[in-house]
Amino acid sequence: MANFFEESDISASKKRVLNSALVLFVEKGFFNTSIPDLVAHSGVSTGSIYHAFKDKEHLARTLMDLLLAKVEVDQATLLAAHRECWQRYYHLAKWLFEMTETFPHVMQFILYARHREFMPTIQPLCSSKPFMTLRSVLEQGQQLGQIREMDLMVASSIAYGSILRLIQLHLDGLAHEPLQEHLDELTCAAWRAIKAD
Amino acid sequence: MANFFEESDISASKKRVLNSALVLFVEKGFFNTSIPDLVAHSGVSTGSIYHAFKDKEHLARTLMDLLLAKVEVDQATLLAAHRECWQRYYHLAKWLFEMTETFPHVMQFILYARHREFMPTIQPLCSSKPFMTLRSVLEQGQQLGQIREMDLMVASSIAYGSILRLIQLHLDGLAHEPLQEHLDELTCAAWRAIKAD
DNA sequence: GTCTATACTCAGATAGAC
DNA sequence: GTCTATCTGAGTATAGAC
Repeated sequence: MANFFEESDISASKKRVLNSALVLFVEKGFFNTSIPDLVAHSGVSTGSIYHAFKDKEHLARTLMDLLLAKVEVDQATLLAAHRECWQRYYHLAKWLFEMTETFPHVMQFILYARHREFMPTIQPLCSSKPFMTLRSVLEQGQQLGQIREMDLMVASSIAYGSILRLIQLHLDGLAHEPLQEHLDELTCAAWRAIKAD
Repeated sequence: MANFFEESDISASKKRVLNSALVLFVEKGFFNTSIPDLVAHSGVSTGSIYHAFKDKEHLARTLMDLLLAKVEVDQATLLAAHRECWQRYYHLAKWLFEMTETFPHVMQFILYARHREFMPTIQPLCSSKPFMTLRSVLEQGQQLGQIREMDLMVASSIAYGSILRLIQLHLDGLAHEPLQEHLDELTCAAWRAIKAD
C-alpha cells in the first residue's frame, strides 16, 4: 500500500498519524477508531497526537484538506496538458482510475466517508472545487457545441456518475479486474450519451 | 414527511422508534444518535426501546431489513408490469426518483449510510437482492440483443450510476428541480450509451 | 409492555514530567 | 516535541417497579 504522505512537507510523526487515520477511518470508520487505536497503529502517543492536532475532528479535517489539495493539483496539471473536451474527460477518468488503484484508501475517504457526520461544518463534497472542476469541463464542451444541449447536472451524472459507480463497485470487490481495462469501454459509452450529434 | 412504516404490521411504539431511528440516523448519523436522542424524538422510553430491540445495532438491522423488504416488493411488482428491457429500465428509474422524492430518508439510509460501520456483519449493499435485480434487467436485455455487448458492470455503471448520482446531487441540494423533470433526458441518454446498434 | 433510576464502560481530552 | 498517567463525561445497557 503506497503511502500518500511520503513526499509532503509535514513532520514525521504527523505523517504517521495522518496515514494511520486514513487507513483506520476507511477500514473501521471514524467513530469506531479510538485515539488508543490510532496510538497502536501509528506508534505515536496520545500526547503527541494531541500536540499535533487540536482534537479528533481537527485531525480528520487536516486529512481531508491535504487529500483535496493534492487532488486539485493533479487536476490542474491534467487540464493544463489536455485542452480538448473529450481528451480532458478521458484523462480525468483515467486519472480517477489510477488514483483508485494506487491509493484506494484516499479515494474511499474522499468519496465515501460521511464527512458531515464527524466534521459538522464541512461543505458538501459535491460543492468542492474538484467536483466543480469536473462539471466545468463538460460545461465548456457544451459551450463549444461538442456536448449536446442538456441539463448540466444530467450530463454530469452520466459522465461522472458512471465512473464513480464503477470505482465503488471495484472498491467493494464486485469488479475485480483492473479498472483500466474498462476505461475505453466506459468513457466511449458515456461519451455516446452526451456528445453533440 | 411521509411515514414509511404507517401501514406495516408492527406495534405502535416499535413503529415510532423505527421512524425516529430512520430520521435521526440519516440526519445526524448512527453514531451521533444516542439512545436518549431516540427517546426524546420518539417519545418512547429507554426501557421500551430495549424491550423491542436487543441493542442499537439490532435496531438498525431491523430498520434496514424492513426497508430492503419493501424495496424488493416494489421492484417485483414493477417487473411484473413491464416485460421489455427499455420499459423496465425506464420504470425502475422512475420508481427510484419517486422513492427519493416521497421518502428521501429511506433512500438516504439505504444508499448512503455506511452500514458496515454499525452493522459489521451485513453484506455489501451492491450484493443485495435489489441491486442484483437492477443488473439482471440489463443482463436479460443483453441476451436478447437489445443492449450492446459490453461488460455487465460497465453497462450497469452507466445505466444506474447516472441515476444514483443524480439522486445524490438532488439529496445534497445541488439539483433542486423535481427529479421527474430529468427522467426522460437521463434515461434516454443512458440508453444511447448502452443500446445495441 | 412501559417506565425511571442507575451501573458500568471506555473514549476523548488534559496535566505535567522528560 | 514526546511521553505516561489520569480525569471526566457521555452513552449503552440493565434492574426492577408498575
